[in-house]
Amino acid sequence: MQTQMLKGILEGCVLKVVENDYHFSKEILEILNSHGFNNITEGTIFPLLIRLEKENLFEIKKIKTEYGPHRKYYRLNEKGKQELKNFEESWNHLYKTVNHIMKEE
Amino acid sequence: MQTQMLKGILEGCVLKVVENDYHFSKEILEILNSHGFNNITEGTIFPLLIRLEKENLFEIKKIKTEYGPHRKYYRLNEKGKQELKNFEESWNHLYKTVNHIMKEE
DNA sequence: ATAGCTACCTTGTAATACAAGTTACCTTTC
DNA sequence: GAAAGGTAACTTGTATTACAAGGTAGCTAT
Repeated sequence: MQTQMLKGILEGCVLKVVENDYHFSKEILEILNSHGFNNITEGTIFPLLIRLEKENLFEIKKIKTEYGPHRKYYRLNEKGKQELKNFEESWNHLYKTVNHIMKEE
Repeated sequence: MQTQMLKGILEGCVLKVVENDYHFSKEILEILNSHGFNNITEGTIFPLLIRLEKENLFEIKKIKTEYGPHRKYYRLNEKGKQELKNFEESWNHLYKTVNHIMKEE
């Protein structure tokens, strides 16, 4: 059940994480997990990033590092910011609805 | 996106609705929608009820009515109440996590 | 007996989390 | 210079679930 509850919500959280600052995949993972997500993995985050990239929501910078392969940094573009706003509205409505139901004795 | 956000969450809400009182499918639908869900339909609720019934979470009463076919009333049994508790814990953790991320400046 | 209502149920599709595996680049050590 | 080890990107396959659309069947009223 835990897994299924995430669907769609994780996407909004990723948008929020890269709203203003560039981050690459591993940073995004760490930020999400440090906020309380249980154990988001690469198998989850990569398909999601690719999906959002195809929807044209990011500015992307590829940066070479001294260690290992290049890193791909993501940040929202204007369309991404709009999408984040849409998510926030949906989320606010959803969590209030659910909490309302849960608090009926 | 809206649709995907529901996944798994709706199940918990249905459990809550029939926690203490018997309700049949249409009542469950109406209660959910009246609390703010957009437009849950039968195509959503029936597979869900059948799923939960197979997991043995309900007591079920079939009642004949004067109008039309019988109604199938659902209420949680002990296992269902335990499952609801699990959902509530997961949900509380999830919505706090998401709100925490969303409120970072 | 036909129409209309109500209720239950089935089938098929699309979306998405996640595990498990792959490719590739760089440094360090032998 | 070959091997080992680390990091980062990406791919493939599976299970789950919301939902549309359609189907079956009982009852009442005309």
